[in-house]
Amino acid sequence: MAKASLQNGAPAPAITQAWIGLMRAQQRVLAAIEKDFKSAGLPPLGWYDVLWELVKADGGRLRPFEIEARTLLTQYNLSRLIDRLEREGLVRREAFDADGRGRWIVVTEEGRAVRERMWRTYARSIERHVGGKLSEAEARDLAALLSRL
Amino acid sequence: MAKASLQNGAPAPAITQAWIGLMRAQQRVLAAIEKDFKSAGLPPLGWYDVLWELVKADGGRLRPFEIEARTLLTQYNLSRLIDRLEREGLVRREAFDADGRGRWIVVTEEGRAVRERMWRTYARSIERHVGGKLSEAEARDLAALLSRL
DNA sequence: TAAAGATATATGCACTTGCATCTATATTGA
DNA sequence: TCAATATAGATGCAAGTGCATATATCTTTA
Repeated sequence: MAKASLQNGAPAPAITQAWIGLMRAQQRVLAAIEKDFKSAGLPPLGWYDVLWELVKADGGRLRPFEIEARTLLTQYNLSRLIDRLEREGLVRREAFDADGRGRWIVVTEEGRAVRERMWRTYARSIERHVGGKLSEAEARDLAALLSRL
Repeated sequence: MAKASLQNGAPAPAITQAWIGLMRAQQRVLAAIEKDFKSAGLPPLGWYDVLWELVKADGGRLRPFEIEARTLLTQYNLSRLIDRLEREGLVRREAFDADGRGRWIVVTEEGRAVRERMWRTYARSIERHVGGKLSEAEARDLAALLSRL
């Protein structure tokens, strides 16, 4: 099922094209979505991901390293993103008693509200830039192929 | 063939999952590839794209706005990327006589050599992180779906 | 149980990016 | 033909990122 390469170690053209396509499609759609966020006066997409993980989580809170694992953010970038979210009052840092090194990151009510507001824009945006171009069946195929990577 | 949405304007779950999958797959694979470049002591991937466009182009040169269109780089980021490439001797800025506002960006011999060196790593990397996970047929399907976006 | 090592998070610094705007040159239209 | 407008590319500044390392705390092991 897998493993498609030419003798010399160079990838088969179809493989390279899939990779280039992946880069370009992601860049295009992401840029379009970020633009929609900006037009709506909303913060960047990265904020959404963190808020959403927190809202989904039990008690509306997670440890930084848990957010890290769920979002693919790097440790230091997440630390600073949390700084910004905290400055805007969307999350709070709280002590984690069971381990003095740890902290809880807790979404505030305002954080929940902002996430909902962001989702309204985000949903329309996904709908326009992805839903408008693929059928549901195609989207399922695409997701399945992407999950292999 | 296209247009999959629920009544309320929210995207169908398959659409959202395709989008999330696109983000994550791209981030993962890109991070893996950049890491390979770094391990090999090579400059970041963005350099490759510009050098490759120049090498492919007639006479090994293009105008900045042409590179911009081919790579999805923003105008100001490209301008500075060219600064860096020029500082390393990989490209040269030359006058464009037909329009005093314009410039030619020309790859140097060293630029060509560096691109080839980068390609050796890049090819192995694509092979490992994409080719190793998809058959050629799957890669073709994936590329076809991505091109719709 | 103290020293060595590991883990969770934060941070200084250099580099990159985004935004807004600048400069220089070209094109248009009165 | 000149003023107004448009286009190509560069750049100052603020914000974000990556790297290396710091700090605090926990775990292991001799």
